[in-house]
Amino acid sequence: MDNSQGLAGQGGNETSDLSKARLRAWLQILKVSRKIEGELREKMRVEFGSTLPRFDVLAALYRERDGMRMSELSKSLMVSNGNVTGIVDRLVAEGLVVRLPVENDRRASIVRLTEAGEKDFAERALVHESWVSDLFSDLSSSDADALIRILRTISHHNEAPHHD
Amino acid sequence: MDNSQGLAGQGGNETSDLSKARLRAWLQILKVSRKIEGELREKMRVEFGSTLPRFDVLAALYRERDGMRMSELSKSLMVSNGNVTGIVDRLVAEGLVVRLPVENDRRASIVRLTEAGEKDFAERALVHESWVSDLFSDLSSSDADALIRILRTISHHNEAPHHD
DNA sequence: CACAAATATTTTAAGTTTGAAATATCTTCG
DNA sequence: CGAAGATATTTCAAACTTAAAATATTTGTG
Repeated sequence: MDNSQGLAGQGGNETSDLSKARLRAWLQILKVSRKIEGELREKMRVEFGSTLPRFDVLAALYRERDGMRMSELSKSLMVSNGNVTGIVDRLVAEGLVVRLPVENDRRASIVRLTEAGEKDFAERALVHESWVSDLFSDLSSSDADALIRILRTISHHNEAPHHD
Repeated sequence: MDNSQGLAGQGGNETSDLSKARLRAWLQILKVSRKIEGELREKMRVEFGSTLPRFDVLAALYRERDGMRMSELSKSLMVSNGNVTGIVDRLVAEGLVVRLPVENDRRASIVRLTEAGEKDFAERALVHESWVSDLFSDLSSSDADALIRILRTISHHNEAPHHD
């Protein structure tokens, strides 16, 4: 019964109105997401001489001050392992993060902010938040809450099945 | 400086609750967007042996059966000119689109679906819609409408100055 | 007409991203 | 112990992406 209401629901061989509404919703998410990401990328580049993916890694590490493994980073950011390797390489070259060995497991390493990385990110995060708030300045408090609620129902449905 | 409500509004030097709610909303948009895009990319790859960017180009051309210029394509998809060049090159190699000369302007070219491109896309679009509907199966009709409305207010704010 | 400016597209260099293969290390179990 | 499998990460090739430079063509102006 995972049948989507497409061919079964309505009688015709057209897809259903609900299916079309969901598609429109998805396309609108994509549109907003691209537009905002483009604006933020440009600001990052001009104001910080940096990039969004690097900011994302710094943000994750700022939340976990003791550092994270590469695998934790890639899971948290929902990007591939190989991807994180390259970003972290560049952040290491910039002196914003370090790779530390893990006691008892020489395969793994912990990535951690340096002092410079912490300081830089703390400053950038405030500016970043103000950029976002400006880009979303038409979003009222109640609409923000509604938006978050609706998007959460979508993410939860597609949550990775946790293996215990 | 063009200070947003951050430092000025509240009295403390913290950013405002509204600003934080907007940031959370943005991060949630990003999360859903990445998750869904990842799922769709995987399905495109496995089921169609293709990619999302190519699907996006085909979709744009399917809406404009007479074809589009490279610049129209890149504007419509909100990606750079150079980007579209590469995607179209590959679609040409696959025989799904063609580049046609433009009367009276030898700088430009029109990109148009071939018959094979039209046929392929028509089939894929139906399957794609059902994938999206499944991924959004927790999204009710009224929530879909609310989501679309809220996201539109955001896009409109950041709309490029229009020329219809 | 000549030639500067504008426009349409491609090329290029650098970075991001993926999925798969390769490495290195750890763990399990016969 | 030692091989087989599992796990953590990196490497690799291909594709995508951008911003900027280059190319080709058209348009506007004197």
